[in-house]
Amino acid sequence: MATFDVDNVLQQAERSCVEHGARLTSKRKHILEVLLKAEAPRSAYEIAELYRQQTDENIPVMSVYRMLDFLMQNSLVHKLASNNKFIACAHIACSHSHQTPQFLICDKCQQVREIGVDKQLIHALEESIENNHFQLNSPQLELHGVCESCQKQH
Amino acid sequence: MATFDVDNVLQQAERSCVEHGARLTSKRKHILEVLLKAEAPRSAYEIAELYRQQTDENIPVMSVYRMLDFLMQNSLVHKLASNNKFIACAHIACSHSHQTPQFLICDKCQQVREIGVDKQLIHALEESIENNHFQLNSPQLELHGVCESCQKQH
DNA sequence: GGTTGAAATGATATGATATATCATTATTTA
DNA sequence: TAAATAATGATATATCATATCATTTCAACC
Repeated sequence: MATFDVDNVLQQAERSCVEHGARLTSKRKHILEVLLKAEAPRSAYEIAELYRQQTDENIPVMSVYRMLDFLMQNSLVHKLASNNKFIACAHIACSHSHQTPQFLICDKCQQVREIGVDKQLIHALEESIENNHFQLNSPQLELHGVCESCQKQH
Repeated sequence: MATFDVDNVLQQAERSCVEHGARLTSKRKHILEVLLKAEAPRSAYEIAELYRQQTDENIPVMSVYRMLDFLMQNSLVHKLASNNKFIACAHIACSHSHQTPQFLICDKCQQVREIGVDKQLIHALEESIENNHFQLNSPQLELHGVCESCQKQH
C-alpha cells in the first residue's frame, strides 16, 4: 500500500537517529517497518502479531510498547489517542522540520492522512487558546470523518 | 468544586430529556450527578466507585457504560478520547444550542475546560479539511497543556 | 387492575489496551 | 576484559471496554 520507498524511509530514520544519538536497534527498526508497511493504524498487539508474521520471531507486547515509546520520542511514530493505535510519521523522509501532526481519520476504512493544516490557522487556534490563559503542549489534532474514496462508495 | 448549581443543571437535563422523549431514569441521573460533582474527568470504573460512595448502592460497570452511552447520546456527557474519561457537558443549563465541544485538558491537575473556540476559526478549519476532500464527522478538539493555576505553581 | 411488550438494568465472562517490576542480554566505554 | 548502561524478555497485573443472556421495571393497552 505504501506509496513511498520503505527502505529509503528507514535509511532516513537511521540517519536522523544517529544525529540525535538515539539507537535505532534492529528490533526497533523492524517495528517501524511494520508500521510503514501497514495500510492503517495498528494497536500494539496488532504490531506484535505483524512482527511475528514478518520476521518469524516472537516479540513480547511489553517490548513493543517500549519500542513504540522510543519511536515516538524520536518523532518516527505517532499515537492516535482517539483509537489507541499507532502510525508511522508521514514525514520521516521529508527535509523540512517536523511540525505538530494533524490527522484525518476515516471512520469507514480506518485509513489516516497526516496533513499539514494551514500554519496560520493553527497559529490562530493557538492564540485563541492562549487567550484562555492556557499553555498548550502540542496541538495535535485528530479529526474523524469519511475519506474521499469511502465517500464515493456512498 | 462545582461553580454551578448541580440541582438546577439536573432539572434542566430532565427538561431537555422530556423534550426529546428520552428517559432520564434515577440511576442515569445519579451518574450525571456524579460527573457534575467531580472536579475532573472520570473513567467508567471511577464513576462506578463514586456512585457506590454517594448512594451506598452497588452498580455494575457494564451498567455505567450503558448509562454513559445514553447520556452522551443526549449531549449531557462527553467522552475524552485522549484519556478514556468522561465529563459532564458544561452547557447543559445554557439556553443556546450545543455546538461541537472543544476541550482544554490540563496535564498537571487533570482539570478540563470546555471552551467555545471562535466559530470562524472552527469554520476555517473545517474548510481547510474539506479542501482535502475529507468529510468531517465532528470536529471535537482535545488540546493538552497546562492550565492557568498550574502555571502559577511553576 | 392485570397482561404484554419494550426498555432498562444486572450478572457474568471475556477481550483489548497498558504498565509495573525484576531478570537477562547486548552494547558502550574505560 | 570489566564495569556500567541501555535494551529486551518474562511475568503479573491493572485498566478500559464489549458481548451475551437473565431479570426487573415501566408504559400502554385491553
